[in-house]
Amino acid sequence: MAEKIVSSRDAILAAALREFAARGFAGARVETIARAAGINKAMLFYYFSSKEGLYQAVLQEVMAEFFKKVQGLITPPLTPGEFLERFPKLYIELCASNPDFVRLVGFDLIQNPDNICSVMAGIITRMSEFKPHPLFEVIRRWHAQGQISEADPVQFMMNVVALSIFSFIGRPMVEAISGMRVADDGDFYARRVTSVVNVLKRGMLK
Amino acid sequence: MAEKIVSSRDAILAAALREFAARGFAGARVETIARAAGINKAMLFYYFSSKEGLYQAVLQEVMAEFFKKVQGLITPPLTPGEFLERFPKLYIELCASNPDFVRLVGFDLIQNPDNICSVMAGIITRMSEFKPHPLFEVIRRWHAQGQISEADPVQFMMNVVALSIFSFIGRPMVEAISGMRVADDGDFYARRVTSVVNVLKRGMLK
Amino acid sequence: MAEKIVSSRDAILAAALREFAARGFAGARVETIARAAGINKAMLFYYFSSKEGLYQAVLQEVMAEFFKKVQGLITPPLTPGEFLERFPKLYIELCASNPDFVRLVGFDLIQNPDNICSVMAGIITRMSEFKPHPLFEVIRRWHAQGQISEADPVQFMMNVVALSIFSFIGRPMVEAISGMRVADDGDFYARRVTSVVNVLKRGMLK
Amino acid sequence: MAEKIVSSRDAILAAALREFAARGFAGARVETIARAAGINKAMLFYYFSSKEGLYQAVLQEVMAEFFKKVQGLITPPLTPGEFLERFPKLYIELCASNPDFVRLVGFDLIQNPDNICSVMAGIITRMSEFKPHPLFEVIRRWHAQGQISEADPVQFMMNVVALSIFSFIGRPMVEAISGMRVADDGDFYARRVTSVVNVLKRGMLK
DNA sequence: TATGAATGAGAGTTCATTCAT
DNA sequence: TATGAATGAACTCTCATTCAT
Repeated sequence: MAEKIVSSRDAILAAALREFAARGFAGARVETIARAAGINKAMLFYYFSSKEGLYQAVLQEVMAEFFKKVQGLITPPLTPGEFLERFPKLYIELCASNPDFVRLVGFDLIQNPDNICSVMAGIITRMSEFKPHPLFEVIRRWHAQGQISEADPVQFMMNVVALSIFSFIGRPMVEAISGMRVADDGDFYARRVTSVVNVLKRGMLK
Repeated sequence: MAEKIVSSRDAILAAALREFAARGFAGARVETIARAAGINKAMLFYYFSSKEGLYQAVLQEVMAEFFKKVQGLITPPLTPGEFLERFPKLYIELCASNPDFVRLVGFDLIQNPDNICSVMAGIITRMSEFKPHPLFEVIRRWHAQGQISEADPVQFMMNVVALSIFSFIGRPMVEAISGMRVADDGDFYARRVTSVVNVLKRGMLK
Repeated sequence: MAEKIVSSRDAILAAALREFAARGFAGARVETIARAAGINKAMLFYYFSSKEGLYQAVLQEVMAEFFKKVQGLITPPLTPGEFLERFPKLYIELCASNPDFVRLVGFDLIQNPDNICSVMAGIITRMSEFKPHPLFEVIRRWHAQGQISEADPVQFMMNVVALSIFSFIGRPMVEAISGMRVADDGDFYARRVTSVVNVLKRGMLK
Repeated sequence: MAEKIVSSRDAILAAALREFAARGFAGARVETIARAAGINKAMLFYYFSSKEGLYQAVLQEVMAEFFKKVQGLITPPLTPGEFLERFPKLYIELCASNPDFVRLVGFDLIQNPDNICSVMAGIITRMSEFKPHPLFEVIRRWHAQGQISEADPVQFMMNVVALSIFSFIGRPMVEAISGMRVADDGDFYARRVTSVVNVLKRGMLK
């Protein structure tokens, strides 16, 4: 029919992402996913064979899409200054527009880091353009050339990612401490980008 | 009895923290908690009346203890330089020695931020010495006096907390990207403290 | 098509026999049968309209073939000695080369004897040459003429069939009791025939 | 309460035997067993942890009881004549009064002989008085002393057991062939014992 | 304060069967 | 004659919670 744009399979994946992101793996209900996808519960098992299988499929899909978006960033030769400007911006905007992605990955990161690690590793291996080592090599070179102060690429990236991602998970915490509500609108994220870029550039560039 | 060092109640709380931290609220099993605490499942309901009640009790206890440890930091008059040195150190060390705490709070932050917010707010209100506003007032003053570059105390704290906490949740992610395993031993956390303090001081102090 | 040697229908029947014999009616899976037959599940219903229908078709086919093979035995005028020699031999050899048949019938015999009875009765009625009564009449005559000691033809046949068929179902039991494995090869069945024929002739002939 | 004679556990076992014997493992319904036992479905899993576990427990119990009853037979020093008289009688009477036992074991014998074998072997090992080898040793001695004609104790026992047990499983088959209904009452079994003992003694004693 | 037994509601999963093509 | 997708009913199993003692 004309109004059925997406396949059942895709509808299930979309509904599952929402449910898993909202309640975690254990808290998610297969029944709820099926209803939200507008299909019979059994179809879900027909396509994904188990709740766990569906979960992994969602994770896979969502991570692959994410990496596809991030990969362009690192390909061209960059100065560390450019990198520290573009990465947080992209990262924060990506997360801001995909809250379900952030939550899903957050859950998994806490609960079974090994799993998400291997999923990511798998995706990275499959993306020939995005080899992990190049990036870390580049960072090392930056340091060797005296462009950045941090010698260890792992610490370097941790600083970058931490500042970029924290707003999405830790915001409530800072809200509680400060006693003030912070709207998670575009405005907030714009200010967040500014602050992060500023700290990173002043803090890590030589 | 004399040979029973911890009360059943405390044993339950301890076991519950482990279980909730490991599997989240929905994934945790009351049965497992009871067995780990060495008591009968019914006792758990006798003391805490429901799984939810037990969960809140654990959260309460664990957060209160955490804040008690953090509060000392801010009481004395500090320079921003001192603050940016001491806070990440304490924070990272605290988290490193209480992984269950980090995971529990992480879960809750993702799943129902409102809940953990109100728990934290409650604790803070009860701790007369640790009023949130003082800290934020202090930060504002630091900026007014030209000591730090970040005008917004929320952004300021987000930067601090983000860099401090990320190692615990995001580490696997950076591992996957970099393709290198990072041991989470004392050594690693020492290096992490150094890097974070360095970035924060260079990035935010004027 | 030319390359398709067996019709779908026959492929289904063959696969179904294997599956029903291996797992019984309730344990058999329509899906498994279809896959084994190399056809789509829906085809199975197209041909046999239900799992039950397929089961009955298999039973029918398999029993009909069996009786066809047995019937020759009784047609010619026989002495009881000849009968007691030939019947067990044929029976045991038939069962040894059709293990699925034995299991299928065994299941049905235990679970709904009425069903298999009526199937057999139906087949027998349709085979004009193999009227049951003749055989029983013959046995009665043997007794009347003082050739066999057993007066009741039912008991007579029970003894014959029991000794012939038991090896196939009860063998594991005797193995367990005796603690020794008995290979179910041609050799074993040859020895079994000898023993059975011996017992029957000595035990029932006058 | 006074009217509750049996424990839930025993009630479940009894109901399960009936259901498994009637429909086989795959056809049996946990729900049905629970209802018949007058307990909640969940209790069944509380005691036996799975349908499979319950099945094995039933098998175990039923087989152990059976062997307990049979074991007395072989302990005293017997002549083969005595053995061939008493064993079929006991065996047939036992089976006649425990039809569920026969069906259950029959199913298992057909479906997974290995399982029932190991169950039986386990029971036999646990019954120090009933070592399998003694019986087979005795049979061998009988032959050595010229008392029986069958040299192979396995064949000997197969003949004995086959004739004893067949009435219970194969009766419908003979009924179908003969076209006559055979009542499975005490009378029938008495006649069956007579016939079997007669065949065995004439057929195997020297 | 403590326990083993019990329960109801629902969870994930399976399966024979049907529909649209 | 053939198929992939779809379905509803039922199935095994789980789990928070309560009861009797």
